This record gives sequence, structure tokens and C-alpha cells, in this order.
Amino acid sequence: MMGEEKKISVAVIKRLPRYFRYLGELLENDVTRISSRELSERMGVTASQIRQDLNNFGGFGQQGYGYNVEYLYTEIGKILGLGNTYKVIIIGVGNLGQALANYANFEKRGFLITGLFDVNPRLVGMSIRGIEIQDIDYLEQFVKENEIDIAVLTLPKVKASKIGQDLVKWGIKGLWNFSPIDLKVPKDVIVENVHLSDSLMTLSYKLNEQKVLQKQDNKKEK
Amino acid sequence: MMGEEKKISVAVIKRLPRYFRYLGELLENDVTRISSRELSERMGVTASQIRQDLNNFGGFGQQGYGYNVEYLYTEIGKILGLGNTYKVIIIGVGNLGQALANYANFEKRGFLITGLFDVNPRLVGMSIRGIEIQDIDYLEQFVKENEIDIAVLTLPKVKASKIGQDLVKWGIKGLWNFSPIDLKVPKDVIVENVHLSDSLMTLSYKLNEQKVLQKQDNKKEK
DNA sequence: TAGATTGTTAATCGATTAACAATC
DNA sequence: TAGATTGTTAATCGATTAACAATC
Repeated sequence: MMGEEKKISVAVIKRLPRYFRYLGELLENDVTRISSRELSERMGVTASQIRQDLNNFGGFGQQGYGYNVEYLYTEIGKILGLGNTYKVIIIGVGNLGQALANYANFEKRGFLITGLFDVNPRLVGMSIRGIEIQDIDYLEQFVKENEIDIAVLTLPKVKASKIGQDLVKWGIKGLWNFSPIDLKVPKDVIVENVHLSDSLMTLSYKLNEQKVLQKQDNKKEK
Repeated sequence: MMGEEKKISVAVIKRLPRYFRYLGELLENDVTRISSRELSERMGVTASQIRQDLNNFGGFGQQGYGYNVEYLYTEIGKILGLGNTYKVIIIGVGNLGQALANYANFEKRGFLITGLFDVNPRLVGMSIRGIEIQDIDYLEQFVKENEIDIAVLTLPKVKASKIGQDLVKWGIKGLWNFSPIDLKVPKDVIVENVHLSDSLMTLSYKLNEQKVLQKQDNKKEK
């Protein structure tokens, strides 16, 4: 029956951009076809996983041949929704917000920065890549008048929660959240978190674990 | 037998910083004790998972009482290796590198920025938070003379791979990689990736999926 | 046609959840 | 002591891997 598709797991979705990246590289190197086995060796995953992952979305390969790199690249791009353009606003134009505003590659992928907002009067009025930073007081009006797809939250923890709620109220459906908080949102709103301090702590954990393992090894050698 | 501990899964490790964050908030709000059930409700996970996760590292709770917030917070901090200090260098001091260099919270957690490097002659000689940006030519010497724990890679894709290899050769054991590549490193070197474009693509995918679901709902309503 | 490799089903593995005895 | 809640074992669920028939 239609519409009865099994839900794709987050684990699979998170792997798609990586496939996309590898296929892009193959394409740059003029590789026209690739088998799941060879791709698996390059990526350090199992061929089985690649085939399973792809077959969640359709049969992109051909028996006895493998996958056409360009075709598969295009198809995964479509699956990731990269054909679309998204109107993006950045809220909090500190160092990180500026970094993201300046990152040209996002524009290439269809993420168009259409508004920048900050509370800091020193920043308001300045421009980044031709876009003027507005006072956050104008945020509500701006969001309501422009069809914004994604709001990037790069502001201090204390403000992020409130602004996040407001944005949802004003109709935003996508949040790219860099603040170290978990936003509570209705289920039709998508939040993608980038928790840098979490990432750094994970690194810290692993470095420590590594040290412990080395000590154990040293003992064994004695 | 000693040293026969079961390996902690990445899934568990990745959850630790989140526990740490929630416990920190509880502490700020003067909550002294919490049960796995209550924490689970706040975090949107199962109480069972919390207890399982924590018991990988030890019994931090007390039957009939729950967990002492401050104690648990401290212990998870220890597990995450936050008692240590790490010497950190940032390679590539563009917008993102600058953002990270300016992020004071990292210092608080023991991640001390001790060197900044870039190829861009315009940046070399400038200072961020009292640290002068050096030409990347001095990187090798600097790494060999100072015991650097973590190198942050915030440079263009094309350079990242080579520099990453070099750093490993020069003895770096921890890499915090922001470049959209997968570094190949020996197994005693830890790489923690922050792939911003992957994250954005995941958001894009989910926004698209959301749209599709809404269309299906609309159909059903008719 | 023979060889290669997919798409897909079945088997395995690991992670999450449930249940409950231990115990504060 | 009775009630609450942990620590931990057992059951379930889901994701990964293996296997192989289908087919290019």
C-alpha cells in the first residue's frame, strides 16, 4: 500500500552525507562506476551496509556492474533535498555566526542567508556579504514577512531557549542549533543540533581512555 | 579479572556530555538529588537507559534515594576527563578558527589554546586573546617543542588531509577536525569530527521528509 | 554464456527496554 | 518497618552483517 513505507532510521540518514561526499570525490577523480565492495573499502564500512542503506531509497545499481557514480551522486543529492533552496537567517552574529554567514559553500548548496540578527548594538548596521545585521527587535516582523525555512541559533545559552520558542511560534520549521541546550519543539519542527562542547568532551573522553589503555599495555609488556 | 572491562560503546559515550549538561543545570537550580525516573522525564529518555549508562562506570546512586546531583556531576566530569588540561593549537584561523579561539568556555573546561597557525600572511602576526598567529611553517617546530594534546583543524579541505598526516607524524594524538574529510590515522590517534555540511544536509533531509509527510496527511484529510 | 555484483532475505549481533531482587 | 529506587539480569527490539538467488 502507498504511504506505508518503513521509517528510515536516523543512523541511515546520518550516513547519507558521507556517501554523498565520497561520491563527489570519485566524480572529481573521473571515476564513472563503483561497486559496493570497492566503496566499502574506501569508506571503511561493509558493502552490505552500503547496499542496505541505498535500497531504503531505491535500486540505484545494476547487477554485475555496480553503481554509476554520477547517477548515484545525483540521486543521493535529491534524497538529501539539495535540489531545493532554503531561506536561512542567522540569529546571533558573534564569531560563530559570522563564520557561518561567511561560509560560501552553504550558498552553493542552496542555503541562502537572507537575514542576520543580533542584540549587540555594535554589530547592528554592519554588513556581511552584503547583508545588514538587524536588531533582534525586527526579527518577528522579518520572519513573518519572509518565508524563512531555517533559523541558525548561534547565541548565548540564556537567550537561545526563548528565541527558539518564539521562532517556532512565528512559523519556523527548521532550526540549526549551536547553543548548548535542547530545544523543546512540536514534532513538525526539525531541530538539528551542533553541540561543540559535547563534541569536545567526547574527544576528551577518548583521549583519556587511550591513555588508560596505553598504561595497561605498558604493564603487560613488563 | 582486571583489564577485562567490556568496551563502552560510542552511543553511551556520546550521551555522557548530555547527562553532564543536565546535571549542571540541576546543580545551578540547587537540586540536590534526582532519581533516574525524574531525570529521564526531563531528558526524554528511559530511566532504564540512564541507569544502564551510568552503571558502565560504577554505581553512583543509592537505592531508595536516587542520585546525588553534585556527586554524579563531578563523577561524569571525571569520566569525561574534564579534570585534565589540554594544550590545544588551532590550524586555520579563518572565521571558524577565530570563533573557536575566542570561545572562552573551552578554556574554563581545561582546553588551553596555546598556538594559532595560518598560511595567510594577512593573519600572521595578529593576535587573538593574547596569542599571536604564526605562519604554518613554524608548525612542525612548535608541535615538537611543546607537548600539544589537541590540534583543531579549521582549514580548507585541500590542505586538511596533508596537515593532518603531518601532525600525526609529529606526535599529535588528538584531532578535532572541522574539515569535510575523513582523516586516516593510526588507531592510537583520536579524531573527533564536526562535519557542519553533513549536519546541514541532515537538516535538509528531515525538512524534506517533513514536507512529504504533510502532503500525505493533507491527502488523508480529504 | 560466464562472471560479477546487485537487491533482498535470513542470521547475527548489539543496544535498548523491561522486570525485579537487592538494599537504602 | 514500608516505600522508593537502584543495580543488574533477562527479554525485546532494531541495526548490521552474511548469504545467495536474481540478473545484468
